[in-house]
Amino acid sequence: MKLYLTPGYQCIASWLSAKGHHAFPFQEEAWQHIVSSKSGLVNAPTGCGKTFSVFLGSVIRFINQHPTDYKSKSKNGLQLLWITPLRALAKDIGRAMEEVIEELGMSWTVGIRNGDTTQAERARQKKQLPEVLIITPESLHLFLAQKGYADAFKNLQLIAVDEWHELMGSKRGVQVELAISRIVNSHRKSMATKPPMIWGISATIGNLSDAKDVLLSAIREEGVIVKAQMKKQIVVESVLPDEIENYPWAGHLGIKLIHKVIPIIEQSKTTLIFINTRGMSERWYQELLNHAPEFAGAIALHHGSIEQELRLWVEEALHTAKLKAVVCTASLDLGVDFRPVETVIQVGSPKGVSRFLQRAGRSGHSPDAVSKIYFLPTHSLELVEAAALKNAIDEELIESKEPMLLCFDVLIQYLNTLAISDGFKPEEIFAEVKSTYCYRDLLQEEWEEVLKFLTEGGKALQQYDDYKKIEVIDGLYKITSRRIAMQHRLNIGTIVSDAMLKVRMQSGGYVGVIEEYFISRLEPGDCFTLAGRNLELLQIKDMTVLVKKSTSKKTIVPSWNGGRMSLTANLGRKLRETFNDVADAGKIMGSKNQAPELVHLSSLFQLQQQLSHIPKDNELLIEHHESKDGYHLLVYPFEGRQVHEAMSAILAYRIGKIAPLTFSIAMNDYGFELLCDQPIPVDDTNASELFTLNDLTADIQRSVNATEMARRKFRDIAVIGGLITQTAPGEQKKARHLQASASLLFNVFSEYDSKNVLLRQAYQEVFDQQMEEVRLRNAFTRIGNSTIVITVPQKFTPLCFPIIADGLNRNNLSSENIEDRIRRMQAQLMKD
DNA sequence: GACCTGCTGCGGTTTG
Repeated sequence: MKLYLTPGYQCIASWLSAKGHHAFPFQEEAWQHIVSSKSGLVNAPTGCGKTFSVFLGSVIRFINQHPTDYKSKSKNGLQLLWITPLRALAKDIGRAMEEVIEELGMSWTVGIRNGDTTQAERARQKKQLPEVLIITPESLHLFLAQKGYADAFKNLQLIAVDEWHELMGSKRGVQVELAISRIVNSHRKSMATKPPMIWGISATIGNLSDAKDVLLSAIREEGVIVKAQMKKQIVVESVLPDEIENYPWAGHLGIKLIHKVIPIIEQSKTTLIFINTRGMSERWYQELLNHAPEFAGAIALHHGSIEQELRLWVEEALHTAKLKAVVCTASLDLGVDFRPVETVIQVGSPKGVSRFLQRAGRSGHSPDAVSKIYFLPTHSLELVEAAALKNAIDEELIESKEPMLLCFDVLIQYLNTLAISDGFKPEEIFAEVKSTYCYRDLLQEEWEEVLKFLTEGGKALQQYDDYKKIEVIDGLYKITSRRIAMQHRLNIGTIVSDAMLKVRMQSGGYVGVIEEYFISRLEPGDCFTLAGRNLELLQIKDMTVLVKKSTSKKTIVPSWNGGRMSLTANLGRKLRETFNDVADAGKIMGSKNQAPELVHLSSLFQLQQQLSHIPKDNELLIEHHESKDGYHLLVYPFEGRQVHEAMSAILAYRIGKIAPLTFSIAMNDYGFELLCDQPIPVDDTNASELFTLNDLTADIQRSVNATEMARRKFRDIAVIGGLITQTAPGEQKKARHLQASASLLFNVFSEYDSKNVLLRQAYQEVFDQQMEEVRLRNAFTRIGNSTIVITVPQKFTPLCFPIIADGLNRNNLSSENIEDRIRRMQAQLMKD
């Protein structure tokens, strides 16, 4: 085949589609920008060939510039640096690139540099870098920790950042910002040629133009956004329980609808079943096999605690349709472009619009195909969320990603990184660091404090030699100790996780990992489930759990200590609006264009309306309940559990000023509960006062234990900043040990250096991330403009049910007891 | 620092 590269690019496009690659609708626009050396951001739904578009742009540019010798094996040096957040993606991308290169008859080679790269390959790369290098943010920083790193970038044309929407908003994104600032400026200083362009590749997010600005900040260029103006067609179908009356009002597993999932799996070639937690995914896998034994060997399990090798096999087998279905957690959210499936099922709330869309996008994977996703509610009310999601998708109400600001821990790690390779000159690096979006507001005195910390251990730690890492030699900041250098390299990165023990079969082969605290509760002989296998604990040795296969029917499903996804602001808002549609319960029965989910729930809404009230989006509903457990106050802001956590504490504090009461608090994504042994004095006369914006800041400080929260946040900060080392050669520190030393440091800083930047950062992270202070404040403002409706229902209402049920968990009842009790409560309600 | 449903992501070089 003959390829005409300039001026018409159509030939490549048609060649691509002949090869089965989808042409990105606006790829020519992207190519033209790249050819003319502009930087920017490419955005389109998944499966539109964004990756190819950027890659080909750089290829075309190269060929245009070297029309006579792009086929010769001259040593071109590194041309394209491809940053991707996932190791697993590197191989697929690399293979596709090689295919294109071969077709074009080019001499380029493609290399991968990450934790999986072998020593031999590293050595080869050291001698000669490939033209294209695919790398993770962490490995890129390790690259900057190598002597003479700047040399490698001297011919670099383009830095591409794949999945930028995933990286931005995390500290990994900050690492990318810093690395770009370094590469671009080292280039600028030493070379006469133009510094490399920067191109981001992003799925749709609410603040796309911010995403571009964050990425391009260090090169001080406006840049362009190349956006495919196309709407991906998405069909959402809820899996409806036959009789809503008999479907649980509370719960998280949703296994009761398993009989409706089996035909969906049977009817499609490949299916992904997204489950919210690792523990529940293990149970779903088991139950699927119990209900449909013929699935044995045709379905598999995939989550973050399962051994890598096993996971890779599962991904491959799904890709080649050897497997019919995979039960997974967020572990299969990414890695989209090259491994589509036919059907996607989401079990339980996806907590946000974009996560739901992303998962839907794994099916029907081409620009014009329809993506279909089934939504399976784990309790009745979750069907409202399904209706809300549909509306949100129609309106393209996609969440924004907020870029992180002034992460001093990442900055300290980065400066140590530079200090172990070539060393750095503060004046030069300060300007560079300030050119990034993250550190643009960095103050001179903060910078100096950081430098002081690096060289002297700062105010609080100056007695300890361990914290004097950097020496100043002729104005050059450098780490000369090989021990410190090695330790630092081992700890580069911003992902801090709990100590996990590896689980290994007695007969050989690893199964996965399990948390220290979980396994410490088990005795040898106990049985648990991991990766879908029943295992008997034999012994624990050297951070490894030795197990053998068990035939025991009674096993414990581990619970891992994961993050707590909160409902996003967008989905919360949509949820409140959806209640508008049903606020007049009579409307539901009559209306034909009502969402099927809402029609299905009509009996539940009628009950809610009859017993209490259905809140509209300009109302806040408060319910008083009385039970043998005491007096319950239920509030429904629909703001997600994190906001509710702070809001409930503030409310408890404010009520406490009226009467000295103590509460026990429970919450979910829809609302929260204050439980008390005495009547709770909240009524029409004081309700709006209790939700006032006045004195909010002070009341937050008085009610929320920010110090305790900051202490926990500080652990990660201390690890990232290198104050505590997680991994020393041949040793993994125990989680408890880590927590203890972090806590100690927190105390030292609080006492001797209370204005310390890392300490301040810990509090800032609590306010920004944990309490979501901006959102909390917005919620108080919204409530201030709403009508507060207070009801005193005679019985528990459908809305209060899941929250009170979660509250029961608090009180040390065994899970069996709770299930029985909920069933009894619900049966009682339905009877009369 | 715990368990109350609770995700994902990464990771050694230099010099002898």
